[in-house]
Parts: sequence; C-alpha cells; structure tokens
Amino acid sequence: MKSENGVIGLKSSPSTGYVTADDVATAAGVSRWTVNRAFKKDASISAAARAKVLLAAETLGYVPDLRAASLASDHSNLVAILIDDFANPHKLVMLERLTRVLRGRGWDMMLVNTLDRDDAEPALMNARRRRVDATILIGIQFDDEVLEAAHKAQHFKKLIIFARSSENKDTISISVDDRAATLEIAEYVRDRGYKTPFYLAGPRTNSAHLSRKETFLDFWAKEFGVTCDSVAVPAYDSILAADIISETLSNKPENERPDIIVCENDALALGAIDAIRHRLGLRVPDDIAVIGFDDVPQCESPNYRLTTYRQPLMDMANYLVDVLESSENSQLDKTFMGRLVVRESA
Amino acid sequence: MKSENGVIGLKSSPSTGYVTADDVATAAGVSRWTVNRAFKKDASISAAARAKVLLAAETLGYVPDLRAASLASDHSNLVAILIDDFANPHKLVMLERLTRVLRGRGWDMMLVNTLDRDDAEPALMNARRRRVDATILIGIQFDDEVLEAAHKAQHFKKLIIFARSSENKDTISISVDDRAATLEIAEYVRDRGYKTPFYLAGPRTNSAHLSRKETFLDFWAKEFGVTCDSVAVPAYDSILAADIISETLSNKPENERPDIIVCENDALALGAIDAIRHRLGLRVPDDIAVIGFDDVPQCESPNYRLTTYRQPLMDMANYLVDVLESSENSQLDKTFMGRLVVRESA
DNA sequence: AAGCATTTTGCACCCGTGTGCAAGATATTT
DNA sequence: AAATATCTTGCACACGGGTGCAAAATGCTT
Repeated sequence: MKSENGVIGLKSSPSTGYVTADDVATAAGVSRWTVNRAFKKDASISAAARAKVLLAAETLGYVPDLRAASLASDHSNLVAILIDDFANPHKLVMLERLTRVLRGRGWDMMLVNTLDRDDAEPALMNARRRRVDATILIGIQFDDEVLEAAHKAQHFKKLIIFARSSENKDTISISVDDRAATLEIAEYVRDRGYKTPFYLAGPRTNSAHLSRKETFLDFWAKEFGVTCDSVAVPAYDSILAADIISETLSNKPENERPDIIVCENDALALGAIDAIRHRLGLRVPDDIAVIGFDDVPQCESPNYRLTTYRQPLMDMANYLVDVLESSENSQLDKTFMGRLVVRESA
Repeated sequence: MKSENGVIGLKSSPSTGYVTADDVATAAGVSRWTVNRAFKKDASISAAARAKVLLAAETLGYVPDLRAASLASDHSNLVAILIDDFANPHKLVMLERLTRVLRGRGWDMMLVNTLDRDDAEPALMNARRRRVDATILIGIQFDDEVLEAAHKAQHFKKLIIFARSSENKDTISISVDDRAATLEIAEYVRDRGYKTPFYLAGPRTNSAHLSRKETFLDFWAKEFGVTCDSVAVPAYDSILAADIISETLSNKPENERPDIIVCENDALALGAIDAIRHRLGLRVPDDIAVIGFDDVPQCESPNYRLTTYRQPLMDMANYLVDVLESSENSQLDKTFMGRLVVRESA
C-alpha cells in the first residue's frame, strides 16, 4: 500500500493548512513514526530513511508541531519571561541576550508584561496555561511573599529569578554576586578619595537590591565610622530619580553636599546625572560624581560616560539554559562576578 | 459513580504534576465536558454547574492546558514577534505596549530574536513550529524578497508588519502614515525657517523607511528647487550615527553646514546630537538643529529635548488585536496618524 | 549457509482538550 | 397534564506526535 506519490502539495488533512507527519510519511513511503525519528537527534533510524523523509518534508514544507510534541512528552522547550520594569533600558539588553542564547540552544520564550504587584498572579497564570518548562522572573514586583504563594499554590516546574538574588528556597536565582560587586564599588569609591558618598536606592519591595544598599552602608560605616545618607526611589525610573535627587540636594548647603552618588542601578544614575547637571547646575564628576550598576548602552554616551558595574549577561544566560536542561531542581543557584567599567563619571 | 471527594490534592493522573479537566470533573461530580464549558465564555452551561466546577477547579488549582486546547481547536491565541533591531531603544517601548495590549485582550506572545537577514528564515520557522496564529515582524531585516519567499513556501496564518509599511500584498501592515508624517515634519522644518536640511537615513534594505527619505527630499526639491543632501547609516544605532555624522560634517566649511538634520528615527537623531555637541563642538539647535522620529523616552531627557514624531502605539497595538481576531486575511492594512512633539532640538 | 547479535521499523496507546450531535432534563405553552 | 420548545449534559471522535515494545530486516560470526 505504499504510495510513491511524492507530488508537492499532497495533503491528506484538509482541516488545517498544516502538513502533518502522516502526509510526509505517505509521500516518503514510510510510517509516521519513521518521520518523527528523522527529526529527532540520536533516534534509531537508518541514514537512507532519514534522507528520504527529510527530502519529502522539505518539499511538502513540513515542520513538526511543537504543541503536539509538548503535549505528548511533557516538556515544551518553552519558557515564560515575566517583566514589569519596562522603564529600565537594561531590560532591553537582557531581553536581547536571553532571546539570543535561548534560541541558539533550542528554546523559545514567551514574554509576559507584569503590570504591577497585583498582576503577578495573573501573569504567572499565563505561564501556567502554556505549561512552560520554566518561569523566569526579571523584575521587581516579586517579593518573597508573592513567590512563596506562587510556589505553594501552583506547581511551577522551575521558578527562576534572573539577575537578582533571592533568599526564597523554592526558587533558582541566577545573579551577579551583589555583595562582592558592591564591595568592589565601595572600595573604588574609597580609593578614589571620595569622602561623603550618598546612596540612591531603588524601590523597597525588592529584598535583593536592598542588600546592595546595606552592603555599601555597612562598608562605609566600618571603614570610616560615618553613616552614609541614602534615599529610595519608588521605581527604577530616570525621571523619578532626577526629581528626587534635585529635591534632596537643592536645599543642602554646599558643604553638606555629597561628593559622589552611588546608585543601585544605571536607570537611577542617569537620572541623577541629569539632575546634577541640568537642575542643580553642577558638574559631574567635579562637583558630584556618580556611579551606577548594569552598564546600559547610554553609559557609553558622551552625555553620561557613566562608571558602572557590568554583569556578565551572556554567561548568566548560558547558565540559565544549563539550568533549564538540568533535571535537578534545587541547589542550582549561582552567582557571577562582573566587573567595574570605569568611565569619567566617577 | 459520583465521587463527592472534594479533598484538595486529589489527582488521578500521576504522570504529570498538572491537574486535568478530568480531575476537576470527578471532584465536582460532572463530566469533563462540563468542566471545559465552565471555562468557556458563552458556553451552554447552567449557573449552578459552572459555580460547582469553578470551585473545584479553584481548590484543585486547575488551569486549562492551552497546548491541548490549541491542538484541538487550531487556534492558539499565541503570536510570535520577530525583532532584530534590539539596539533601537524604541523597541522596548513597542514591546511594552504590545505585551500590555495583547495580554489585556487574551493573547500571549513569543519573542524571537532575529539576528540578521540570513536568520530570517530560521526565525520564521520558530514561529511555525508553535503554530502561532500570527507572526508579527518588527524590524528591518524583512525586505520584500524575504517576505515573498516566506509567504510562498510556508503557510503563515497571518503575517503582520508592525510599525512599518510594506507593499507586499500577502502581508498586513500596521503603521503610521509615513508620507503624511514626513510631510508634517518637512513643513515644520520649512515653517521654522530652516534652509539647508540634511537627511540622515537608516539602512537601505528597508524599503519602507526609504519612503521617508524620498518624501522629504521630494518635498524639499519641489518647494525650493534645491536638493537636500543625505547619507545612510547601515544600522539604527546611535554610535554609528554619531560616527557618520561627525565624519560627514567635520570636513565641511561653516557655510556648507546644514542648519538642521532630519533623521529617519530617534536612534539616529540621538547619535547626531551627540556628534554635533561632543565631537564637532557645536550647539543644538543654535548651530545645527535635529529632528527625529518615534519619541523614545530619552527624547525627554534634558540632554536631548528632541523634537520628534510620536506614533500612536496604543491605537496601533489595539488594531493589531482587532486584526488577530478578524477572520479576514486581506484588506487589513491600516495607517495611523501620529503627531509632532516639539521640544527644543528643532 | 545457518545461527546469532544488532539495527531498523511498525504499532497500540497515551497526552488534554474542542466540536457537533443526540439524549436527557427543564421550562413553557395550550 | 400533555405536548412542545429550550436548555443542559454526555459522548464519540479528532487534533499531531511521543514512548516502549515487539516484529522485521540487516549485519556478522563460524
């Protein structure tokens, strides 16, 4: 009953426009299972059969249906990435790296915009409905409380916090070593001779980033016995940061002014620079220096020349895929070392 | 045989960790189909049954499996978004709007990073493997040749070009009216009294954006009988644009200098401003004015204050969903009108 | 050339849900 | 109360491919 009909366009299933493995099978004169094997690496299939199938598939335009494959095999090679903080330009860099590395290694990603804290649960639901193999959180809205609830109520195969550390034990955290990075920054600030730093922190909800601020303040207190002032910006938003910096500093007499502003990330740092220059009429770094974290593309710009800390995003993304491909589900936390990129702002 | 066992955690399928409609059915004492109906709007189901099912689903933590649903119904409520141009900060804005609107209206999106022109086909394949309901292109690598090939060889349910016009007839293009927008810009330039504009264009491969340049040049030629000079940047990249602008202008004597640089988009415009100020040592707008297109967040910054053209992205995103939900497949092209945002750069 | 090891292939059954239809239950009419 | 109209529910079958096992085909040894 072998049909040697290899004519292009032959389709047995008129319902959908898609060619199925059955179509290819009849066209190639083999069984459907052989077709599937031809597309599976390390499958038990003869070279001749594979060639025959691949040719038929090519001419018919067949591509395996990953929905069906996922349904049958219970892994989808799909991850969901939840982001809330689209105001931070660093997110675009992260997305570029993640999408590149993931796709290069055979993974697809679904992007979910998590509007605010109350939207965290619905957003997680989006991931669950697609039965993704992992849910990756890149943002600030997921405090440990939400995470705890999420993990308890729902079964996520893997819940990964990317580029942020987390104490939550049901969660895999892939991040830069915040403490080491902050110490490196702190030592740089000290060695450059700055005396009165000021710390510009981000939203408080984010337990992880708090550790940067605390690490810095601790270091300074121990080193000089002086408390370093700080203020928190309610979002990682440059405009907001500029508002708050100009408000905080405009009233201070010159001798109470900090000589450097250390920022939790670049979004804040860029805002700080804008405020110092354009609202307070001061110079960077001569009057007040600024240091950031992330190394967003704008740091390079002649308007900023921001000294900042660069995370090894490619390494982190690659490790992320290692985690996805691992059968383990715990003990996978990992921290990375980045490096300080010195420019002219500090 | 009704099991009144509503105990949390009861699961009949041990294979996967997920709760299925069958589990909910037994827990609620109804058939599986009634469970499905409870989750479907406008389904024929009694209020009592629905309540019963929803309660059981809630306690068991059931969420319908969209892979299976998609497989059975042949629509996935999933779209693929292909982007190559991650260097352009406008992409982050677009992603934010698209993800927000899509999710708000029940659609998920898959993000695919298309590395370069040769990667276009493999990237399209990623979308095809998931049987997405639409493939949305936001980038520059898809010239008409690639589109033609894509459409002919593969059956994409819908191929949508977002924020860029296209002459390709198998494709749905949702964009701002480039011609009208450019004319608005050109008239503004004229009315403000600029005499010697210079056009900074993007990569040539992009047939659509070419029309901006041509429209502007045509306008100027007809209006004043003078040809407006122009140069093309091989990528929408600020650094590259700065390089090219400083190179192009540094040799020119002052009287041959343009009084305004009109840019195909903001990425180029920001680079132009940087070059004018920091490399040529000139003032913006006093020596040379600059005008952009897109209204990226940095335009707001005191470093740029860029006059630019803002696209109505929310309207466009909403129309995109209208297109997704439409059963039509042609005649869906639509152009929108944006508005000129005047700041201090021109 | 027969006997055995190994590779290759086919198959039954399963993954979880949608669809149209027919049977069952309920509401409405006369 | 019987007869009809309407709503609600259950079911067979389908969607496209993965998995493990057994049958078939091939290769190798003596």
